[in-house]
Amino acid sequence: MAARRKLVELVEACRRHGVPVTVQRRAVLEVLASREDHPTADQVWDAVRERLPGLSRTTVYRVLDTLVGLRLAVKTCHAGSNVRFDAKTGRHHHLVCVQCERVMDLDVPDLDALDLPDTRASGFEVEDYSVYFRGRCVACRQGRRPGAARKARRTTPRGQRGGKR
Amino acid sequence: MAARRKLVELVEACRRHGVPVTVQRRAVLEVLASREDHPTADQVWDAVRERLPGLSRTTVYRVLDTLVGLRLAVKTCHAGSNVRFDAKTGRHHHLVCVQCERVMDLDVPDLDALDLPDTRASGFEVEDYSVYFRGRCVACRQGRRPGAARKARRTTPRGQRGGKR
DNA sequence: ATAATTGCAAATAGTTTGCACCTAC
DNA sequence: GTAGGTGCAAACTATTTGCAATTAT
Repeated sequence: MAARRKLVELVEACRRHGVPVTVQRRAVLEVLASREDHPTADQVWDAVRERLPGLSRTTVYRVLDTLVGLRLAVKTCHAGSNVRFDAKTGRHHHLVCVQCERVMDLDVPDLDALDLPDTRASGFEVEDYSVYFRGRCVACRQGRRPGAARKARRTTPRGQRGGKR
Repeated sequence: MAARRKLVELVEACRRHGVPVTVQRRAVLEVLASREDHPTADQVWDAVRERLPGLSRTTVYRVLDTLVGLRLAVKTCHAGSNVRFDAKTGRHHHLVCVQCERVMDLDVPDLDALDLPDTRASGFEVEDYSVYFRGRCVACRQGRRPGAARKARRTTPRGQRGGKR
C-alpha cells in the first residue's frame, strides 16, 4: 500500500531535519501516513493508542505541532469548533498565514467563475466555493511576529465562566 | 458606509424568514454588518457588549447559529482550535458539507494550476492553495443525518482531563 | 552530562445545555 | 397563556503549560 511509502518519506524527512524519530513520533507518523481523512489531534491520539496504549495526549499535540512546523503536515481548514463567521456572502477568497493563522479576504475576479466539479457521482450538491491561499504574511516574513502561532490573549476577563462545582 | 446597507439587508432577511429582530439580535447583526474580518463568536460578543453590556455570551452563540441556518452568515474555514491535520501535501481540494461539517478530499486536476494572485502589494507570500466547495452531502440531502451539525461523540472516556481544582 | 522529549496534572479556552424567567403576540 | 428568546450556571470539549522524570546522543 501507498501508506508504507508515505511513512518512509515522513521518517526520512524528520531525520533530514534532525528531528529524532522516537517511538512516539513514529507511531504518530504511521497513523498520519495511513489516513486519508482529516483527523483531529484527538482522533490521531485515539488511533495511535491502539498500538501504543501509554502514549499521552499531550505528546500527540506536540508531535503534530512539530510536523506542521516541518511542513510535513498541514492544518486543514474545517468549520468545527472555534469557528469564525463571515457575513460577506458574495464570492471571495482568502489568504491564510500559516504562521500567525490570520485570515484575510482577497478579491480575485478571475477566480469567481471556476467550473464547478462534477460531483454527481458522490451525490454532493455544491452551493458555493472559495479558494484558500496558504502562505506567510508580511509581518511573519519579517519576523515581526513571534515564532509560533499564538492566540490573541483576551482583554476582558471572562465574565461568565462555569463555576467551581 | 456600506455597513448601513448591509445591516438593512440582514434585518429584512430576518423578517422575511419570520425571525423576530430583537434588541440582541439587532446588535449582533450590526457587528457582523460592520466587520470585514472573520470574528470568532467570542470576538463578536466582545464587540456587541460595547453597545449592549448585559448581553450574554450564550445568546451570541445562539444568534450566530440562527444566522448560519438562514444562510445570512457562513462559518469560514480557519486553522484555529479544533484543528484537523492532513499529511497529504500534494495539491488537492475539498468538499465541505455545511450541515454535518464533514470534509472530503477532491481531486480536480483542472484546478491544480490556477494562476496565483498578485499579492506583492500586501507582501503576502503564497506557498500553496486549495479550493473549498461548500454544499450538502448525500446523507444530509436525504435527511439521513440529524438536522443540525453534531460533533461525533467520543467513544473512549477522556483519560487525562484537568482535575477539579 | 546535556539537551530534547515525554507524561502528568492543572490551567486555559471555546462551545453547548438545562432550566427558570420573561415577553410579545 | 403559550411559544420563542434570553441569561445564568454548569457541563463538556479542545488545547496549552509547568515541571519532574526519562531518554537519546
